[in-house]
Amino acid sequence: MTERSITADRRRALLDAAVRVFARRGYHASRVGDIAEEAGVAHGLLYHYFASKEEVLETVFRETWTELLAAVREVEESGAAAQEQLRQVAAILLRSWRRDPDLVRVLVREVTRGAELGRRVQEITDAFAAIERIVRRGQSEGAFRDDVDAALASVIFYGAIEEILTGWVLGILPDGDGGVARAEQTVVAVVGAGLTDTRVPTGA
Amino acid sequence: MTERSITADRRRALLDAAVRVFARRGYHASRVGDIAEEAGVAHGLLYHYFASKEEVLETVFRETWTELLAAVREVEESGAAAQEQLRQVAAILLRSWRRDPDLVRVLVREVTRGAELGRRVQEITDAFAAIERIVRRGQSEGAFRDDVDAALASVIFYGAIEEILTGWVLGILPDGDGGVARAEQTVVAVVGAGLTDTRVPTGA
Amino acid sequence: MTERSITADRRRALLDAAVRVFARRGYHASRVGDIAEEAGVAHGLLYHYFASKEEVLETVFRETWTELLAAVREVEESGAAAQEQLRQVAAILLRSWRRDPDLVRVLVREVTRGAELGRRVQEITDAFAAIERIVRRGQSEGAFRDDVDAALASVIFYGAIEEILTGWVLGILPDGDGGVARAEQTVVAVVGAGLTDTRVPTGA
Amino acid sequence: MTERSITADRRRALLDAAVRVFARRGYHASRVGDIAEEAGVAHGLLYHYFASKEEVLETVFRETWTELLAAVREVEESGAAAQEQLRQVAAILLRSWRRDPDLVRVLVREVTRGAELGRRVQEITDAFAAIERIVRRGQSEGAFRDDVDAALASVIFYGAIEEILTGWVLGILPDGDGGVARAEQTVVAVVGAGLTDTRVPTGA
DNA sequence: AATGAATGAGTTTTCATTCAT
DNA sequence: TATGAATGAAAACTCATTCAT
Repeated sequence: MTERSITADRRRALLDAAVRVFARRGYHASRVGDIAEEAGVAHGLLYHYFASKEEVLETVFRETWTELLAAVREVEESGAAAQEQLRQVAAILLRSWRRDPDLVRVLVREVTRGAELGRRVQEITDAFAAIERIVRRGQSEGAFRDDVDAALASVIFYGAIEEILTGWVLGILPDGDGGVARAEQTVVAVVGAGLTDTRVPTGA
Repeated sequence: MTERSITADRRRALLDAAVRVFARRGYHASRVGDIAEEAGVAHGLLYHYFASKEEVLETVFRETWTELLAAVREVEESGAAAQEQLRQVAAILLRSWRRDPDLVRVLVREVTRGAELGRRVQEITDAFAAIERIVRRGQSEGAFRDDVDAALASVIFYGAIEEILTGWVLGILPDGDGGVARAEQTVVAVVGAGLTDTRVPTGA
Repeated sequence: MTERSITADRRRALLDAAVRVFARRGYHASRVGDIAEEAGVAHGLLYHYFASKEEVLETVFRETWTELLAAVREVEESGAAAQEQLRQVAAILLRSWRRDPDLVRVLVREVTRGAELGRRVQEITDAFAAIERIVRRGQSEGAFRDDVDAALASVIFYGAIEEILTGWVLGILPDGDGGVARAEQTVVAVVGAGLTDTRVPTGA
Repeated sequence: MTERSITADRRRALLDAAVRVFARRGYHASRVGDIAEEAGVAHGLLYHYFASKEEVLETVFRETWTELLAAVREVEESGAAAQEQLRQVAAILLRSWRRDPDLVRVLVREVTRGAELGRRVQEITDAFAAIERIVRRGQSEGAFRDDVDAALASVIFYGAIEEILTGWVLGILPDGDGGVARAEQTVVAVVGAGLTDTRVPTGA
């Protein structure tokens, strides 16, 4: 058990160190040696746990995304109103900034917008799909206007959130407690309201 | 003059080649030699026109954004309604996809690097500011609700557009003529409507 | 005793595994881990029995040559005619191919590494010396012409045999039962006859 | 022309340096940097002329064998008696030792690798074939006994020569002028005589 | 302007060997 | 004995950049 947890520790230490180093210098400028040094181990050890520097980044991405997706799915199955579900999804994504800024820094800078994308499309697509399903349900329940394409709407919603995260990463948007809360409200207010079917009261 | 235009041609050829090569392999994986080969010149020549490979990318960014910015400014000064101006800005940005997919590919994939360059590409920041001004004017004119932060709203608006472009780059969103037109309408419909002050009719 | 034989087994297993692995990938491309895996033990264990990877190869060489040399010496002391002794030496060396192709593969492919070390030269020199003594005896007994240098003759004889083995290793010479038998006959026929003093019948 | 010859010089300098370095430390122990240093150039330059360290060795092999092969072919077409042709082939191969000991050192020590390269260095195989043809012609003309396999005979002949070269490389065979001359005579005396059809006079 | 030979800093990765358990 | 996590030396190779021509 001790051995196993030491192993787990090392791997975890390497992953955490990688996030910090990637956040600080960017993936490409980060050397494997930097990660190892940050983790306090010899660089060779990294290759015990990961096949390459690339795989380290991929692992960070996959593990994080898996978690986020699980949370989003939970929201999806919560039975709440579509509008409320979108709010919760926004909260999950936006609050991750305060929880682990370095991780968001890496995600935003290297993964989502990163050049080596391509393969990771699947995970992103999954997130879009979940949001899309929420939108679609909102439409079928009459809460959302059905004259907008749900797929496009989910892309817009997600893009808005990602750009806010990017704003925080770049330091061009206030990210204090109030800033995060306001961002959350604003995304829902703007995109949510934009999706809301307002023709009903007028048509009545 | 002939010489000057030959010079201009070479520079332009290198820049165009760089866009194609960056689009194909990404900035980091692209070698200076690849760009030169694509342009049909010796790689040493690249250093007559640019100080470094990095400067080539920076130039692509700057030139593109300068152009986009000019177009956005024109819209801003057109005197049209804020809502209509946003529609036009969305049109400018989204239609660039059909005009030059490789360029958009590079812009979208390497934004992070553009971010690294930070304000070196002042033009990007300027474009943001222009959008924000439009939103702000819309608010002061009573067309847009003023309970949302204009800076946040512009980030949301821009993020929505960028994510749609990303969707096209990744091939997960339809990008035919119809696709582009619908994307344009949808962004304005959702974000525009979301920004619209709907309390007026109710309040009346 | 049980422990001792288990030890012997492990050591032997490692040695045998090394021969297979070296034969497959060559000494340099073979990793210590490959050998251990082939032997079914942890790679650390190899260092209980051998000081280094190099020593493993050396041991394979030494053990094999010790055995071959003993066989050659036995022939040497058999009292048979020189010509017949050469035939038997050829048989010993050539038949080793069918007995253990992997071993011959390693011996043939890595001999030159012996040169790098210089130490292994001794064993080869010993083999040459034995053959040389047989030739010399043949000469003094009048069976072999004495106008050829015995040392050179032994090198020629051995070189012929080694090249045949090489031919089999490379797959450019037939190595079925018949092939081996024919090779044996041919070496003796050619080199043996070449050494034979044919002046006697003419001189008579 | 100047440029071309400078280029040629650099390439040649690298190749010559490689032979010296490989001869001194062996292929594997030689670092690319050693070769470059020996040639007096930066190591990066080696990669302008060769794709890899391996290709350098391959080139040494190929160029040498191309030359040797040409010489052997000339002998083959000389019209001389088969026996005499073998003598000349032996002379060509054995005299290369005095001409360029380092080159022979490399050729002999790294044969294995040459073998690994297998048919990539087609020239080696071709040289073998040439010897075989000489033997076969000797047989059809009645000069050589036809009860030995020509392919085997050529292997034996070549093996004898290679082992003599090895003897010189290892320093266990005298390699003065006299040594080389005697080696030449002895190979022909032994293998040549061994191939000679001596049954004719008896059969008469 | 144009070329491409030449440079050399820089980095990932491999893998033999060690050693705590 | 036996394991395999941990170490770190070592080296090939890349490629942006320079510069003589």
